[in-house]
Parts: sequence; structure tokens; C-alpha cells
Amino acid sequence: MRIVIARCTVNYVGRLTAYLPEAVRVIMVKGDGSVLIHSDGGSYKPLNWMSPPCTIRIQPGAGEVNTDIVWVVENKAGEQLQVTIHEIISETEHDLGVDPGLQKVGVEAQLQALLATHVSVLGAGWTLIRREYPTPIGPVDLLCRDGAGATVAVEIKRRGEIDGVEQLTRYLTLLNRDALLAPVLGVFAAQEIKPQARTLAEDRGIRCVLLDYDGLLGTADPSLRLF
Amino acid sequence: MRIVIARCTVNYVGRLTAYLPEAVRVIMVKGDGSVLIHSDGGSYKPLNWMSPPCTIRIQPGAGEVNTDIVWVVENKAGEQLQVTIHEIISETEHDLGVDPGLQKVGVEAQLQALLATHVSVLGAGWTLIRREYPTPIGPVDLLCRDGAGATVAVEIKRRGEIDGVEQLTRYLTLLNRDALLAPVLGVFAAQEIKPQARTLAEDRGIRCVLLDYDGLLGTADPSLRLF
DNA sequence: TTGTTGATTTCGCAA
DNA sequence: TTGCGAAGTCAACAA
Repeated sequence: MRIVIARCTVNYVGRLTAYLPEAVRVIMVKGDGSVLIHSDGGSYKPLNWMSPPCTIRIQPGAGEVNTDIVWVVENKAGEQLQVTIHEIISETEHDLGVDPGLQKVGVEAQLQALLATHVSVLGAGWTLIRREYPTPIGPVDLLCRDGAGATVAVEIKRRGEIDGVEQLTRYLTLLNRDALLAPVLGVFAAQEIKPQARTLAEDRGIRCVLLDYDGLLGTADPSLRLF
Repeated sequence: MRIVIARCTVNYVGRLTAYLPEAVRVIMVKGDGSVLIHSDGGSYKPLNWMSPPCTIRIQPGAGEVNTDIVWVVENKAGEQLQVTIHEIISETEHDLGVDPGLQKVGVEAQLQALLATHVSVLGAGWTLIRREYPTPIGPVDLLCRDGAGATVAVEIKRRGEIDGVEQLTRYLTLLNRDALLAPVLGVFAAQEIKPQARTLAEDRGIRCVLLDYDGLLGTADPSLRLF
């Protein structure tokens, strides 16, 4: 990993065209040739960058001033990041070795497992027919029977958006062709439901349910807990 | 901007829980207090980070070994990034000043702006009713009136795929329920239209238009030009 | 290899 | 401030 602090201008020509005026910035060059241009602010996203795999070609005296050096960073698709170095303020290199990587403690899959063991939060007398109920166009997250004995297909998302409503709609159309199951109702369950998704769902007669992960955990079987 | 090369372990506790085992990494501390943990590889995304606004609290001797230093980086929501420094290999600080920022050319917003001022490229006598015409399921990119006086909803994409056609179809269904607007026609405009998207659109009576960004620029008002 | 989906998404614009 | 859609989205996973 090489880290260069330099006064530079940067051009990107590829999927779009972008330009960075002259300023002092941090340039990170990673071992795989990828380059990141950071300023002192913003989020974790660099001002500009080139993702690996890519190659760096150094062109001395290629800038407007003949003492400028230009780094041309190019990937397989021919996209280019051109870094013109006007003045190097600092340059260091360090061998970091291979990183063991980030360990995440998941949330997504647990939500379905938790709700499957607690379908009663959807209504009194509800029972689970099965998880991942198979159909020709993919598995339905949960297939349930409500207190009145009707079949209900439940689609679970962390964030409920329009795509999820469309998906559930396709399942419902298919399941309602099955005379043994029909009529099949729909429930769209998520930790967060976007207004547009809610509008579309309710327009189609699909009930929306907000899931409270911590609340489900509190009522859950202790063996399901991660900590 | 402070850059520290250090052997460290990192914990994040917030929207999820994540852990980085001990290794040598680059730690960037920006002027706004945000912190980025980078390894020598991967993409531009750090292994772990804390976005601004946030504050850093240094706790000497708080690690497992009493010579360790722990940085607790915390944001307003109480999410924490805990960086335990086992050994500092290098530490530098530079004043980068304020960055002038990135200038982009060729994204969807500019396409929409350009087409909005030149709806005549869609046909003779076309006029713009408004950009971002609001509906309960989201804004229609452009609402126009064609040469014959009919209302037309225009969906603009950089890359035209099936999702875009579905989106436009939903708008058309909704708009056509409005007796004051109906009948509303549809136009799917993009720099590139995938064959499947074109087939679906034309099957639904939606007209497809390929946008030429440079061509639009050429006919555009000179004040719209960036360079 | 290609497509689909989630993200500690981030970013920008408009209401 | 909030909400919503795009992004050089990226990245993981399935087919």
C-alpha cells in the first residue's frame, strides 16, 4: 500500500466523465493496482477511484507543465483514471500483509426464522403450514393459515419496497389457481415499509405488517438468540 | 487528515455487529471526525468505518493489554466503532484544505434536464407539462403534451431495462384513471435499451426512444454546457 | 459467466 | 428535515 499526499488534478473517462480541479488530496495505491482519491471530508466513498483489476502507467512530463507527472490507471474495459501530480507533499509505502477480513453478525435470515416460530404475532389463531413453500416461480417465505382457516402467503423483507410487493403478487396469482388452496390472502411483512410499496400493496388488497426485530427476539425461544 | 498505520483490532456495534481480527491496517481520520479502516485490497469501500458526524474518545489502557489504546468513535445514534491500537507503525497528519469537489457529466439527472428543455426531439409540437410530475407511487420523469394534444408520460433511464418499463406501466395505469388526463400515452427514453425491455414496452404500446447525449448537447442551449 | 438482491449502502434533489 | 430514486452504485450469492 502506497500513500501519496499530493497537489493534483484528476480526470475519469469511462461510464461517465468526471473532473477534479487542482487541490491537495490523499492518493491510496493498493497492492492490486487500484487507486483511491480522498479528500478531508465526505463519507467513506472516495472523490474518485479506479477499481481492480487495473494497471498503472506512469507518464513523466505528460501534464500541462512539463514537470508534471501523469498516472494513467486503466481497467480491462478501457476506462481511465488520469491523475496529474503537480506537487508531491508526502509519499510512504507500507506492507500490510493479507487481511483476515470482516466478520458480520447477520440479521436477514433470522427474521424469517423468528417470524416462523411466532406467526401468532400476525393474528390470533394463526398457524404455520410451512416455510419456503415451493412454487414454480420460487419459494413463498411463509405459508400460513389464519384464525378463520384461510390460506395466507407471507413475504418477508428487511426493507419493504415495490419489488417485494410485485413478487408477492406473482405468488398470489399462482397460488390462487390452485383450487385446493384458493382463496389465498397476502401479507407483506418488513422491518420498514416504503410508502410507495404500502400504497401498491394496499391497492392490491395485500395487508402490510411492520416487524419489530427486538420485539420478536424478546418473545422468541432462547435457543434462537445469538448472544 | 490524520493517517495512522497500525496493528489493530476493530469492533463495530450499531445497525449490525462486526469484528476485525488483529492485523496491520491503514486508519484514516478525517477533519470531521469520521474514521476509515482500509486494508491493502478490496474496492474503495473500507473494511469498517464511522460516518460523520461523530466524535472520537481516546481511552488509554482500555484494551486487553494495558498498553493498548482504544479509540471509541461514536455517532449521534449511539453506534460505535471501537479501534484497539496494539502497535503504531506510522502516524502522519496533513492539512488538505477544502476540496472543490467532483464535476460529473452524463448521468440521468442531466439527461432529464436536457430532454426537458428539448421535448421537441420527441416530435413536432410537443410541449412540457412538468418535470417530476407527482403520483402516489412516485414522480413521473416528464409529463408532456404531444402535437395532437394528447398527454404523454416519459420515463428516462441511462440504461433501459425491464424494471423501467414496469415502472412506466404502473404510472400509466394510475394516470389513466384520472379522467382529466386520460388517455395518457407512454414513452420510454434511454441511452441504451435492452432488447427484452424494448419487446415488453412495444407489446404494451409504449414507444421507445434512444437518447443521444452528445446530440442533445449539440442542440442544447449553450448555457447548459459544462465545458 | 450472468443475473438478482441487499447495503452500516451513499448521494443528490425536491417537497 | 425528510423522503425518494439513482449510483461509475458495490458485493455476495445463485443459476
